[in-house]
Amino acid sequence: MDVNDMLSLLRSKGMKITPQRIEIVRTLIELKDNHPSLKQLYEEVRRRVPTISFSTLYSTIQKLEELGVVKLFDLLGETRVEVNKRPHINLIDLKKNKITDILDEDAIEFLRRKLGLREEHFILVNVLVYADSIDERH
Amino acid sequence: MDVNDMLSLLRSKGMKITPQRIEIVRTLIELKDNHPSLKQLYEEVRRRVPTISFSTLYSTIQKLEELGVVKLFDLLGETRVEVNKRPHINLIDLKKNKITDILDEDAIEFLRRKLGLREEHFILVNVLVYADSIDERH
DNA sequence: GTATCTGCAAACCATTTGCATAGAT
DNA sequence: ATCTATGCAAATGGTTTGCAGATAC
Repeated sequence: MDVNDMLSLLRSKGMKITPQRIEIVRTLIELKDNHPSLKQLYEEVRRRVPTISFSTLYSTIQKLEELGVVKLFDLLGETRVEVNKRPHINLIDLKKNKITDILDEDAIEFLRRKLGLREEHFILVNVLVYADSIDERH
Repeated sequence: MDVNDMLSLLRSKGMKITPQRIEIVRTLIELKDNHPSLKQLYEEVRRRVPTISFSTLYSTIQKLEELGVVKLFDLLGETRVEVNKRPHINLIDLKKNKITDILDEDAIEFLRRKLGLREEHFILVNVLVYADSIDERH
């Protein structure tokens, strides 16, 4: 899903497309970090629209969550924002405070079956690792 | 691990065993909810030691986390406390705000292998489910 | 006796809300 | 013209800290 796709989707859902929202969407899609905190996201968007308020970012993100465009979860007291891709695993290294996406479909399918999850369940698997280091294979 | 085991462990680590701490440990072990929030835990402990302060609970829980006796994670803005059992899966129903323990060893072992986690890594798998309902098999 | 613990109160800080003005359609 | 969005500022609420007196050992 690229920037224009997402803007079209939002427009079709009745959201108004403002300059602020355009930059929020662009930032979400272009940002290298796939799991920014609200604060990180805010700072990055402000680089593009210096006058935007946190309120505006906040209410937009809330809307995006309602529409299922992003998922929100908390890590160490901060809200993390993630553009909604297919189900995957976030490998969360709590020592380094670093998240790595794992796209392995077998693992997800295996878990689905084990956990009795149906197709319509949207899932996000956060694997919290309490250790000094995680294998760098990924 | 029962109450006395845990108290012995704490004593061996240099912690002083106070009446407050005894009841915190007992509550942690006896509570039906395996993943209470700090607030829930506080209210339950207060039922046993009405004069205990939140500060005392808080600092004790911090110590227990440092010693690896409990794990802490956040759900919907609240800190959840979990007595440290073997690696397992928390099936988190975000609609009902309910957590179910999944003890399936195959699933954990499968994930370990898939994710390249070594034996010494302590892991906790939180599966966030964004759906109206989860199969009641568990 | 001494190092640690307790409990009170205040500080902290990310999130959330209220509302008057501005803007998209 | 109307309905929604923006941005300021204040409120909220869970977490965290400072410290004086109390307690475990």
